Amino acid sequence: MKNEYTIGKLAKESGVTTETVRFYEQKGLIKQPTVSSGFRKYPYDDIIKIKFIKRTQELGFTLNEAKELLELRVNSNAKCGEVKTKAELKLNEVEDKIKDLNKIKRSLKKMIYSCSNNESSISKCPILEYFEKDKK
Amino acid sequence: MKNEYTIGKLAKESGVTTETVRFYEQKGLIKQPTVSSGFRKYPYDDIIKIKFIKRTQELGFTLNEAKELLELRVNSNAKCGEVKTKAELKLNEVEDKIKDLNKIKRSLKKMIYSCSNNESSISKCPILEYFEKDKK
DNA sequence: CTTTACTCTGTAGTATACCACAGGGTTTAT
DNA sequence: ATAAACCCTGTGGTATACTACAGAGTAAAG
Repeated sequence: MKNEYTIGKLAKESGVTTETVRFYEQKGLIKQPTVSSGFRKYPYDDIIKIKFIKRTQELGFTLNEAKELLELRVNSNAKCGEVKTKAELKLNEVEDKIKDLNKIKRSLKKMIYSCSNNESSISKCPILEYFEKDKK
Repeated sequence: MKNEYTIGKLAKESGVTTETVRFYEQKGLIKQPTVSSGFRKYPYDDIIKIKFIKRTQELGFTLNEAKELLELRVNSNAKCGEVKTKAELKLNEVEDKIKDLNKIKRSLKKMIYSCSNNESSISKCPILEYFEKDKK
């Protein structure tokens, strides 16, 4: 666990840019590393942390949520249930978004279907009429 | 089609704030209204336009896309097919997003399912392990 | 005529997750 | 010893869609 990574190496190993690493530091996602002669030196574990962050992002979590998860990760009093709860909340969010998008999808399909004549003048475009309608 | 709406009335009728109206003007979504003694005066059609914009947003279009659709709306040479194409592209986007979210949903469910013991220590949390894994 | 209500321009802030410098200093390789 | 490569801080910009003023002028109501 030596602090052997310069910011450039850390970034490369983690698949991000140096700016991203500094950004995460500024946001408190990774702690301030030791500094030798003005240069940041990172431990190996920070690679793991950054990959962790990227993974949580892929699963729809924000950076702030990633931060909370990282904090649970180092808190030995935390229980697995806390993590599970966060995952469940996120699952609900995701399911709600899917529902919204499915509604949009159905509306778009209806609109597209309503337009049978591509060459007809815009003044009779059923899709535009649809946009102008006050329906809810 | 008199220009009888002050910005406040227009906003109220359209369901937005005055700032939003000015913002749309600045972005070119609605054209600069006539000005009498320093005050903007809007025609009725701008209410329709703003509602149009809101409707397109509900269907997943961005403001820029709303602008394009508004431009087609006033272009008498435009064909209905152009609008249809935009709707189809948006439908593809929406379907892609749904696919992404479904992937996320499945992963979250798997994670949640993997955590059977809420009281177990964070150090053995299968969800956190999942986050740390370099999969994919 | 005064007060309240409305409007004006222009700037800055919100949230999210970064990216792109400028203008330095340091380290490493040759 | 010099040059390429890397690092530093700090600031400003990107995209999206607004929101929130400040400080001033105008209009409508009583």
